[in-house]
Amino acid sequence: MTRVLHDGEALVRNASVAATELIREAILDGRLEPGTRLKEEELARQLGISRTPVREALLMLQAESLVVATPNRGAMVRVHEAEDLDDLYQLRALLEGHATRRAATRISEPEIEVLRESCERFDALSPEEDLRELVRENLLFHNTILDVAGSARLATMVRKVIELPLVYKSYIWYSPDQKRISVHYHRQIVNALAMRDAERAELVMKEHVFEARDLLVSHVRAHPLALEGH
Amino acid sequence: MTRVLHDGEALVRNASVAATELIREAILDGRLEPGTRLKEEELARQLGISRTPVREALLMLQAESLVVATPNRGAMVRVHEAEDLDDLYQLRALLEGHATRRAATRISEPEIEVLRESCERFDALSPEEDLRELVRENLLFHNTILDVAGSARLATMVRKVIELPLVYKSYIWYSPDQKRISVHYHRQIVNALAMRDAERAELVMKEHVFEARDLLVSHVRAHPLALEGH
DNA sequence: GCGCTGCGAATTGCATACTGTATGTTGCCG
DNA sequence: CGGCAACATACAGTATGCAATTCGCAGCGC
Repeated sequence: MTRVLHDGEALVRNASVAATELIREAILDGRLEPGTRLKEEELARQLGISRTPVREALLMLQAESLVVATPNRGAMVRVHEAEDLDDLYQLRALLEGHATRRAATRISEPEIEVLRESCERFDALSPEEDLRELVRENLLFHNTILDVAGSARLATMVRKVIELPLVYKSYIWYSPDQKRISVHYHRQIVNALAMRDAERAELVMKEHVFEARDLLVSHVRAHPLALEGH
Repeated sequence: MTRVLHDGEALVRNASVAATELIREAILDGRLEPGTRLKEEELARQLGISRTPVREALLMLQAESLVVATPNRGAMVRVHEAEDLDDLYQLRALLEGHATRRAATRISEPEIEVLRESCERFDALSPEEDLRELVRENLLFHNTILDVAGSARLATMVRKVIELPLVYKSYIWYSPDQKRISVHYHRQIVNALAMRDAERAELVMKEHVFEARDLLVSHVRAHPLALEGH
């Protein structure tokens, strides 16, 4: 039994939310692969807490649909089929496109500047060395737009929808070529926002999302079970 | 302390999900008004179970954003501001419009028939006597379209977004005049779907949702705190 | 009279013990 | 040798007790 969760004094505040965060992280960066069974007692031991907060954490993650559970048989890390992902990205395109459209009519000059700077940093990062940073910077870009869109509900929904596919190895997206393309789209989006061209901002964002989907879906179709844990 | 939940042998299966359903229902039909504090022990007593499954139920409802909780201070039924609701309905219009568009390209003849029948039943109901039935029939109509749209994720999202405002008294929507208008929109939507006119189906659905929003928001603005429990 | 402090009740957070259910295994009978 | 049934085990579901936190209130000093 390999120990995927390091326990300890990370559990300062609230045991259940801390557990939620730790497990979520472990899932998102692949230490807990799709299909892994999540046994309450084992997790509790590893985190140095009792089963109660672990159960609560698993419930939250279930609500986020990062894990699935069947009655009396426990939880496991959710496995996503290609169709699932396709579905998911269509939703994301719809929602994030809409958010971008809203952002275009609300964005301020300083916010535009923030986005431009994000583009520069993104551009400067190297896919080989700074993969994690690349993912982070990308999230920052998208989150900024969500904030500008000014709808809390929309933002949380999109964030949930963005989060899920991060289960999959991020190097899929960021081959040097892909990175260049992403940078390009980010810049085009910022330009459209700067011109307050809502229509076009939405359009480019949607295409950006669709291309991410294409990459991911084709990768999953090519390596269907490379994600299962054996 | 009035007893808003009737306990009993309804709790056959799984205490936590049963509790979730009972509490959700109580919130949705107003037995638990927005702002009510939800004390674990009290709910547990009323449902004849222990605090543990109640806690889990409250967590689920929190994920559905029917209740909000602050650490160490417990949960309460969520209060929605007018802006909140506005926001919510914009999302619903976007999502349900999209679902309707998808439905237009996928719907089969029997499904069209189901929708037409729903319209007839809806038309036949009286707002004064069969308010509950009216709400039910309306949900059936919308849910059918969601099913036809063929995206599980989209469907569950929309259902969550539809559910929330049901907290508010349904008679708002179904004055005799409003009912007539709703019937009209339902019929127009079915017609558009029958003609596989995706554009128009989406359009009408959106307008239908927007009008529901207008009614609700103006009502809430007019009676802002009529919902608080004092 | 006003505010600050400390105590106590109420209630949530967490741990642990017990109960119920599902599944895999063994041994018996056909 | 195969199938079925009783048992054993592992784990999820539930109850309960104790610890920790919050908040109201009283009493005290200023």
